[in-house]
Amino acid sequence: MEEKKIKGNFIKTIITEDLERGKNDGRVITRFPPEPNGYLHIGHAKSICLNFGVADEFNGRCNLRFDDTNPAKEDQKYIDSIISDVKWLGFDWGDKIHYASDYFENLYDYAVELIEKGKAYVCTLNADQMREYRGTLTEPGKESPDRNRPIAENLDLFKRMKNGEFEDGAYVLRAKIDMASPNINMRDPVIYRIKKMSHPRTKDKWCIYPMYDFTHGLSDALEGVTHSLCTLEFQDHRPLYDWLLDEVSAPCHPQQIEFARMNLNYTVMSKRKLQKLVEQKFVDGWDDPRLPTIAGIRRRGYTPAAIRNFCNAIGVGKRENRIDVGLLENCLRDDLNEKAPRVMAVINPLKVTIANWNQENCNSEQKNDDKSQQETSCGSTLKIESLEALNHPQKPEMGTRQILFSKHIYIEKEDFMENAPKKFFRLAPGREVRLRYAYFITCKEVIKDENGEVIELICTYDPATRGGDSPDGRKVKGTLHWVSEEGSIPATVRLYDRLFLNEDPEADRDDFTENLNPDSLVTLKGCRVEKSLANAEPEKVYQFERLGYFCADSKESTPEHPVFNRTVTLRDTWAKVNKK
RNA sequence: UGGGGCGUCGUCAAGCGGUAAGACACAGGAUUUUGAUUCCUGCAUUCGGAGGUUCGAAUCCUCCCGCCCCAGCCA
Repeated sequence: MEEKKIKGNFIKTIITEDLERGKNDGRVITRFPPEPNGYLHIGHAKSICLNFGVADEFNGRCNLRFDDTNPAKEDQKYIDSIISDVKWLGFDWGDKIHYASDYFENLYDYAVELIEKGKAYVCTLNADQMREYRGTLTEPGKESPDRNRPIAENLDLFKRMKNGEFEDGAYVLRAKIDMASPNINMRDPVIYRIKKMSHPRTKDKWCIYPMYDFTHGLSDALEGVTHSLCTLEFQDHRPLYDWLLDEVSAPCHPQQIEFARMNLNYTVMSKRKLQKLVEQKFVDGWDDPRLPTIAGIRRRGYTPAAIRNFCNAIGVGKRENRIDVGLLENCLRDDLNEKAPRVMAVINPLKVTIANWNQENCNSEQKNDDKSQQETSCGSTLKIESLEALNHPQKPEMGTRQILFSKHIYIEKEDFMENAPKKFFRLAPGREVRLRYAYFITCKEVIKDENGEVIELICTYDPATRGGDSPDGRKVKGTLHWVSEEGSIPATVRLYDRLFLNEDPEADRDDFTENLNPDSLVTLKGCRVEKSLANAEPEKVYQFERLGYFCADSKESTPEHPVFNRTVTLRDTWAKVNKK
């Protein structure tokens, strides 16, 4: 992969030390273990990049494993979308996708083993009673009346739970640890519950399902995982993770290491909040380009490489953090600046008529220019000239393309100002600017409508500046992008901005949706884009020169009605200076 | 007020007893047919606070302060 080496972090330090001590015979196996109950977001990308990245760097392996132990919440559609997202990010998990449900049989056997050792028992306490017996943060819990049920009875009951003899909630299997533990996770945690429910993969085979704590560590062990990386909130579960692995005849004892999850400013990351935005239609589905979901940022035009570089740039630690989206955008621009072909588009068109562009020019210019001779149409009406433009000024190998110039063109409304300050390097009455790859033009006349709004500019061009260079060495401060009537097609452009007004969407309000940015999506209908963009491939990002990076929308763009999403703007120091 | 974590530049983050990396942001300047890119330059005498150990501490010890997580038959 093209990105730089992953920089040092505490996890790599641990692994390096393990390797030096000869632990795990030099193997490094990690896993990415999503529960298929939602869509992946950029926070997951951090975990994915970490797990796959570390495995890759130490010549190990990373398993993609679905933690599918709760059929009440899980669904095949999530499995499918997660697979597609991880693949899109560019990671490879070999030939096998793992599922915790593949281990249900082994897990059941481990549970029986625990019961036989007197380390687990079937409990009849219901949920409310269980809560009561658990105690509080400061007081120890009470032992369940079933805690000392004879082993044989536990074995029998557990088997009957499995056989479907009892209703949901009638019994649970609990590990027998310590009801007085200061760590609540060790107060005889439930490890199996009855759920008479069909599972996306095992269908109706099981009516008891193992809990996360019981499943996770043992699945890790079954896969030979050496380093089990998870987020901070599982730190309190580690003693249970270790206890289980020690009490049961597991093939190995993986090491759980916790790291801080990523938070991004101006957005939300929790499943619950994302779901609210989607369900209450604040956004248009899980792949809305404003969302931090993988599907969303992909549709927005983000590239896998940009996300990988970003995940590498933010590092891995154990502190709470809120990363500046600016860093993400910067990683994106870095990647896009390299790869995106340049093109011209005018999103707020202002008509410009070139007064001295006429039939006569046609004859005089044709003599000494092959291209214009071939492609110029000197029909009965007006001349259309074809000019050469670079697809990437810094990368000649990306080639050139022809763009059409004619009497009627469009420039950006923003690029004209009637009473312009000296620092405004663009068009104003009497001022001369360069039209990129075309000619120098001078503004001669401003036409307004009845409301006083500028609707058209009459300019003259200098034929000697063809291509944008002036033979007399005359300088011009501004270069504008443009598009001609004949060389462009209409398009819709959607301008996306941050979803929230506050860095922390939670701030100041009871309901985070009150902090939503009302201008997070601005749809522009009357835009004009270079003709070549009619068949732009969805998700392929172009730089619209001087505006930003854009890609055709994968869902709504058609050759008849192109729709472009703004991926990210260009850095704009003028806008910044102008604001001051 | 039980337990588990965390506190180094505006935001991330290296550092692991030898005298504060890097990235983004920010501020200047150069080049530029994108006010883009690129390129220079600057940006923590100080590591949550106070003591202590040491020739020497962000790194070791003590106390204090602040923030996060845990009482699902969720993961």
